[in-house]
Amino acid sequence: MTDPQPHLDAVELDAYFALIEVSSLLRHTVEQQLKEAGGLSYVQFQLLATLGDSPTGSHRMTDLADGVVYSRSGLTYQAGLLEQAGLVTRAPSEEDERGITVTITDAGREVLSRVFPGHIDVIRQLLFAPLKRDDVTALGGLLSTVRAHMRATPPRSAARRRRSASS
Amino acid sequence: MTDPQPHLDAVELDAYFALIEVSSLLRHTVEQQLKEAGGLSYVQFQLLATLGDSPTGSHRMTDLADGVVYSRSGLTYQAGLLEQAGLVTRAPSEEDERGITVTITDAGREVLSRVFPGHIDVIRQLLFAPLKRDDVTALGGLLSTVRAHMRATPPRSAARRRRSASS
DNA sequence: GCTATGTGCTTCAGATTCGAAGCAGTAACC
DNA sequence: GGTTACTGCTTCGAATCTGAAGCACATAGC
Repeated sequence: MTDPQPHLDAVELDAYFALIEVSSLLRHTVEQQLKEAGGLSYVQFQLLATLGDSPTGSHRMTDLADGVVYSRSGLTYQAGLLEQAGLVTRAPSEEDERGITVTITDAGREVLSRVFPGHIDVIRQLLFAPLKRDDVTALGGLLSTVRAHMRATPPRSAARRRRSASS
Repeated sequence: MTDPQPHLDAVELDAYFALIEVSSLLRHTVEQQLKEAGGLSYVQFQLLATLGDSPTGSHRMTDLADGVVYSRSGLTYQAGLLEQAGLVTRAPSEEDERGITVTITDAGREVLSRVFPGHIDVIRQLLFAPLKRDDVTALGGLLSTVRAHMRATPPRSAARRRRSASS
């Protein structure tokens, strides 16, 4: 019954725009650092980091794509590049012949560890420098709340490839 | 001298990852809505919105690029598309023959107003729904602080081709 | 004036992106 | 066993993005 305002008020707009600009600028800067330090794109770094973080050093393609908010075909492309560079290997999954298991190599870990310090540094300097300890905690809490909500909210056009017949 | 910790602690990592994921998911969803509602890409929308927000309905190309955190050449491309679609016009600046003044057209405003409600709706549902009023205020405050800091912080590899500093 | 340098924008080639379509393995059901 | 639907990934074409190079105007110094 309480249909919200048809527009965002000043406070909301401010928060929204700030979010967009902060993430854009952060990503932009990080991207540059990664390219300089290790010749990696942001996505490639995310992939390596995800794999390196895994106990087994492996993940299925689809899980990777979901974790990075990325298209399947785009992931195939990037994984191909990483494989060519020798930073990951791809092998058919043992449990499911359809699935591909991507695994980070030693060379991949090496690149990761070479790039990481600078990466951390950028985040610190750009994102956390102007915030007090409590601010960081608060920001993290708020964003985590939003993230949980987003994950639980199905995309408006759910069922892309689901039922094709009728209805 | 004061080289901070070589790594981010759990709280910081959490905040960082949450920020990235939230902005990615938000952008993804918004992008889809814009495409459905008005055939606009996110950048195109940002450009139109920026122009529509201006008192004169105009801006120079460079100002637009900066405001949207975008490459110059990419802006040229997008502006070309918008012009072809009749949503903006481009004309040489009167003060500086080098500059191009981009102006939103009535058709552009029309598209903007057609797309806006749905856009607002997505932001509300996805970003603000799980937050209380005070949370929104807090989030906006924190992000604004960070944004101001980022704007004031020159890119690490400052000045390839140096721009006129502020004023 | 005239030359050197700086700035605004575009062009270009190459890289990256996405969605749709396709291939192959899997699961459910009879 | 066979049929049908579903899922995981890749291929394909078209759209988009970027940095480097280039063109045109502007400004400073002489």
